[in-house]
Amino acid sequence: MRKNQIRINNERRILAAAVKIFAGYGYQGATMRKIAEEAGLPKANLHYYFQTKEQLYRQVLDGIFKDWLAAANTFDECEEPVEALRGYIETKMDLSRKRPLESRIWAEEILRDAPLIQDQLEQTLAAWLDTRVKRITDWINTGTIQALNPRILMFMIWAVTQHFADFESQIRALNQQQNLSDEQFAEAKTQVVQTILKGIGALD
Amino acid sequence: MRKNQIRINNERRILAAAVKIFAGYGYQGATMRKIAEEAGLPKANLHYYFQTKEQLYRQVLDGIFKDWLAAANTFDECEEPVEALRGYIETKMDLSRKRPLESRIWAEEILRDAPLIQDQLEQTLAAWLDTRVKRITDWINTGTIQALNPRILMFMIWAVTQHFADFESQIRALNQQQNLSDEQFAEAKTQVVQTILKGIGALD
DNA sequence: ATTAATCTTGACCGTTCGGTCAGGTTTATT
DNA sequence: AATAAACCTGACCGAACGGTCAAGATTAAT
Repeated sequence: MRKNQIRINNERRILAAAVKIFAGYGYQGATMRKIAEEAGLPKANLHYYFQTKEQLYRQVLDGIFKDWLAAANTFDECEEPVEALRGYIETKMDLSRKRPLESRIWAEEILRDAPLIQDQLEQTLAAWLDTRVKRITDWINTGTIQALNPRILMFMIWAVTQHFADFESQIRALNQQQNLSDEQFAEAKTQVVQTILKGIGALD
Repeated sequence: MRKNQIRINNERRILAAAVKIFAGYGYQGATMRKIAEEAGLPKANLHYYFQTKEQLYRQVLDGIFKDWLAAANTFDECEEPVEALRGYIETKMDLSRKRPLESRIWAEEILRDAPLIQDQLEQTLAAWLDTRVKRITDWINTGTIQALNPRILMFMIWAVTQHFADFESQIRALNQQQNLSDEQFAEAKTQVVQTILKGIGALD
């Protein structure tokens, strides 16, 4: 039962517009009118493809969650902690650089107590985290990195990498009203990797 | 021209209610009705003390900014990098633990591009950061810590410490639906301090 | 005790919100 | 060519929003 091309196109246009507007105004601040205007469609047309604002928002969140998990798989590609963590941190930094809107929508949802994604957090994300915690625990047991709480390490990585997307406007205000240049961002990426890896005793 | 006691009391009650509601629902999601209900006052009474929702919100932000800067002065109390940074990180962690609502309001304001506090960021906060960058640069020049970009170090500290307030609901979902206990939070505090200090070459 | 200033409040207003719907248009199927 | 299915949209709806206001109640000043 494949979808019509018209439906595919319009759903994509609406979702792209919704990401922009939800990221820029938050769930409550975003209006179906703004999203319709951004998408170049009449408001009633949005309700033809997505019955309610909440359903549209849920689909946006679903897409973000899939990206999140996909990027997260970088973690598994390497055996050694240095390369596994470096790859994961760099992937998360790149995601913050290239898709800051999605990161902000996610952050706002968590800020508002995650009313719509709590199930996914408690199940899918918790399971994902558990398996990575086990890998980090192995590294600790073999003495490759120093003893620490793996969960707190992951929270730190998430916090730092997503900060560059979520707090972009603050960083800009503290950088002569200029967004970080590619060079500045590359420097940040390197420093974040170095500080965390060295901080857990995986370097030097 | 001192204020009447009635005014003092009611303004405090309204501001306390506003912090709760703005933190829980965001600026757009918060309504004067909800704040009035939380404060136990008729809505019209709020408008007697604060003409508009935006003015009330501005006063909430002003209070948060003052706390932010006050905590930040911990940074200056010690000469050596280890104790200065340890004190600052611990103070910021304590602030996230004790006043998470304020941190969330701040985070949401930044997420929404800081429409109301851009001036404060560009002036007061930028100036505060500049002087601390100079101190860190001195430490680097005397070889007390390794060479790095001081601004990025500060961003990392802010990101990690505020994460424990802003992403509390995510941390809870990944901790068997329980907020971090005092013991768990103390462990996180220690690990954050250790990882960052070691990561910049100030320990070991 | 009287007056002035401050405080309180239910009722109300214009605007905007998410959402609906009838009826027309376009596209796909036979 | 005819029918059905899918798509489109201006006009409209009730609800909730921020904010106003006039009239009464309370407190402070004299």
